Amino acid sequence: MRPREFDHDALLRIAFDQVWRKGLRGALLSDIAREAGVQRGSLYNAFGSKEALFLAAYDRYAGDYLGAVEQALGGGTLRDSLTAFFDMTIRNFRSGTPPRGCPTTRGLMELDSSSSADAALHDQAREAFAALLTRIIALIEGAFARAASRGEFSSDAAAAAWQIVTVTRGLAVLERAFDDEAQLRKIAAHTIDLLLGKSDRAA
Amino acid sequence: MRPREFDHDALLRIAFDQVWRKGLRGALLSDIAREAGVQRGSLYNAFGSKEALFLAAYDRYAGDYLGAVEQALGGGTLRDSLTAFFDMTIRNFRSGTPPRGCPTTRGLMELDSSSSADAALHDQAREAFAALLTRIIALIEGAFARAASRGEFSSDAAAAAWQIVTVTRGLAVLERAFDDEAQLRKIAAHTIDLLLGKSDRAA
DNA sequence: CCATGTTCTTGACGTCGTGTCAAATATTAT
DNA sequence: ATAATATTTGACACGACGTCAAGAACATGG
Repeated sequence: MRPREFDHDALLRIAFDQVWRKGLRGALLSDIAREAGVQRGSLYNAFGSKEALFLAAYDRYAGDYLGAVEQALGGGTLRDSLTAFFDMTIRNFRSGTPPRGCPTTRGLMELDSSSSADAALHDQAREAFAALLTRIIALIEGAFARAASRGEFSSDAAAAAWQIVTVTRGLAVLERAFDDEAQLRKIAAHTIDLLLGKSDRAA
Repeated sequence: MRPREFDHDALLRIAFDQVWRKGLRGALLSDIAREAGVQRGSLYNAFGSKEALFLAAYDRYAGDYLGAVEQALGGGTLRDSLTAFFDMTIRNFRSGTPPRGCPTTRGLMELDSSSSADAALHDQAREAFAALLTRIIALIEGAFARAASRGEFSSDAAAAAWQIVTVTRGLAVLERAFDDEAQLRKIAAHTIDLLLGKSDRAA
């Protein structure tokens, strides 16, 4: 039983950072190995394949992101929660220089069954992306439901949650197209107004 | 002056079909060349690079898609126009077996500056994607403006147009995540309701 | 009708990243 | 100490991209 010579968790961070900045195609195993001070072969021994490594790295990120969503949705009025959620999400898209965009959205769009050697791993990756979205929807729906019980909201909480997550995915795409953060924030504010009504907006 | 031995337009169709089904990474120049009955070298002679070929193929598609948008938004009430627009868009995402998704959205998310050898071409591709979205927004905004002049709509036409395009991009992402066309249609209907009000819905 | 020049096509080559494997190495357990 | 087991290493084959010189096909001018 020879022990690993590299920090498993640090490697996942290095790998995800590369994927976030350069995409699945652009992230090179040779770069990751060099940055981590190991040989490529060790990565195959530890993870089995490039995709499996990236999947493990993504799971790590997904947990962090979900925690940030929970925190953003945590307190205050429904409008405050949604504003904080959009704010956090847009800040996440725009982090880094140049902005790295949304890893979940990019990962989803880069998926294609034909290019993946292992079909099971391909499905597992899609599950991981979908699972994060599903959990986010559940959290948002919960925020709407709580607000409804306080009399702050009276429409379909599930429909509202889907609407919001759809818009965040759209924002992730527009971010790549236009590189205009003010426009993203305008759209987010407009979405909130549509769902909650413009009338009860804070002064 | 030796003439080309292949049909330029047919080649673009073949290339775009490959990209649409397999993505930018998955689309192989060797497959395209074989399908078109030419050698890879001829493609480089005609287009200069893989990206330039795909860009030309995309421009062809963008024109077709924009025409379909114009037609969908053409007649009837604003609600009819928007319904037709979402319907056409979702049908486009779901065409093919398996569904091919949205090429514009996928193309945008696959863009990354570090992996492209030629920075000018990279920017040109982003411009092409952004230009299509901008034109679609203008068309939708026009539909809202016309409806406003008929008294069918009284809010901010530009904000409404951005909202709709953002949602369509979000739908393109959710399509990849969940493979659930009914859910996509629900979200689209909900978006229309939010913008136009649920009250004046057709019986 | 033939020669010339220009463009297109062909096939081979170098490069890069991936994935695999056998040999070497470093621990743990007996 | 020795055997057993897991990890690391470096070399290898493969596939796709991009380049290039040489050959092929056509238009033009004589």
